[in-house]
Amino acid sequence: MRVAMPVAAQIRQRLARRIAGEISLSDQPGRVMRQWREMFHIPQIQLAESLGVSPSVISDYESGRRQSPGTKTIKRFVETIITLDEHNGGQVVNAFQRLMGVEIPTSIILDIREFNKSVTAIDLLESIRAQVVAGEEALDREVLGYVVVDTTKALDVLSSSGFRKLFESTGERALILVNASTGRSPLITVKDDFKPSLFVLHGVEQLDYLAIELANRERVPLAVSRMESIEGMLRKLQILGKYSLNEKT
Amino acid sequence: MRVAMPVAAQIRQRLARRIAGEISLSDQPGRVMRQWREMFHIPQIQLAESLGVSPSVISDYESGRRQSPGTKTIKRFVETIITLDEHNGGQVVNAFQRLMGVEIPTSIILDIREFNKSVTAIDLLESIRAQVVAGEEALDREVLGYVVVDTTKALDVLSSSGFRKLFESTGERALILVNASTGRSPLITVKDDFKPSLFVLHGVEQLDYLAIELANRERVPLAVSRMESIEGMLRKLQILGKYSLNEKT
DNA sequence: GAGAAAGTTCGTCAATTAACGTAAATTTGC
DNA sequence: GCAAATTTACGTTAATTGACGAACTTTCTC
Repeated sequence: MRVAMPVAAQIRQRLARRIAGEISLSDQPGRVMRQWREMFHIPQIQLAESLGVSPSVISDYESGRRQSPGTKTIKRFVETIITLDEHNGGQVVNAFQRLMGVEIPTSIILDIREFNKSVTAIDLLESIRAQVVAGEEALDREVLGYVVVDTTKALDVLSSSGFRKLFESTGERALILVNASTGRSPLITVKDDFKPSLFVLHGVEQLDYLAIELANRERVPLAVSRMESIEGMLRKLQILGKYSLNEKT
Repeated sequence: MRVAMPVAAQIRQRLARRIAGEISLSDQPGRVMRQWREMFHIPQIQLAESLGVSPSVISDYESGRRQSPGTKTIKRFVETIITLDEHNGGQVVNAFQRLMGVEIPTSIILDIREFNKSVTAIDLLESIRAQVVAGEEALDREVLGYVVVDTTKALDVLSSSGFRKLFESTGERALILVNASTGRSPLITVKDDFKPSLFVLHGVEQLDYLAIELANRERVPLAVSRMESIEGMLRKLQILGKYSLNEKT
């Protein structure tokens, strides 16, 4: 009798299928490949090396010179990026696992990752120059990972139950809300026991008083990042993630 | 602001992604394409026509002469089979929708379909020459669709919670268990309120007494099909499905 | 602001796809 | 058991992929 597949392998397989499906159904498969490669923080050169091809090949795909890559290419691509992540302790795959069950569209996720070593809320906030505005009492909490969400897109695409699911599946992690104009709409949805252990807003013009009130009531730290650009913040987070990896080894 | 996607479109998209992913990750993309085409009950000729290509093209893919079809081909293929099903009232897509949430592996499903016109338990049982052995009091129930499961494979692949989920998601439908040696193992899992409205066993050597007892207690009709072959039974079910379609129009 | 790292562009070429059409084989329906 | 429907096998051709490598541009980093 065949032995049931281990859970980790199942998750890997589901994520692989999802990525492969997105690529094959896209009108610009190369663009999707790029999105995923970047989500996994893998430079073209490294990917090319692992695939045993020249870096220009990757660029040709991503730029759309090759318009309809074959299944062999897609399969090798998907399996390679996932395997490379697994060599890093599965920072991305494991983080995605939490979102797989709830079917959050990837288009709203700018970055996602699990830490391999304990990082506290303070560590994270410092690294992205964020100022705490509520829920200070829980800042020594450990943060197991983070998800960066494009709030504008999320408000567009997600229903309120979708938001709730996103919050639930971000338990014990930092939820970083980018393009949040006032911070009100997302924070309103927080009610349940399952919620992020830390909220960070970026790109707020005028922070809503209600957001602060809600964060205090729910005892979740709420902070506002003072980084100029989203890209800069993502870079800082990536460094924090890498650091957490080195600590482990 | 972009309007949220209607639920039907979301389901369609998820199923499409799943099929596309399976094809691209397979070592034999053609075999997977064939499996799905057959699951949708579409002859090569009809598919070829809808795609605007010659039937031999489909055969060439399915037979593996083309080893690594491109994304364009995959995309067209997936969208075409789904669209064709939608022209039939979405008998297959809608049936799959119920299983998508619970991530039942497709490999255990031999056939699946929603009826477009009301079919009673008796209609279904007659069409596949099945004898009722328990729960006769609920035979006039309407059956909204059916799922044919390869029990041997399912016992191999599904955990007991997987079985429960399968049952739950088959509510008000017939669950047809093929290759069920005694009928005991699957029936044991039935406990909850959500369960199929009809069980049919096929390929039982010796029906288990406990299965009968449980079906009676749960007030679910249990029947044993006397069709010689699985293929024959699937054909009969398909005819029943087609009939239900005509009734509607 | 120089040097390194990462990514792009493009000419080139062998291998493969995508497709047709025809003839042969197989399956299904009465 | 024959006719109709369906699927296969395969020779063929134009178009495209998959890949290289060299030269070039952009982006970080110190």
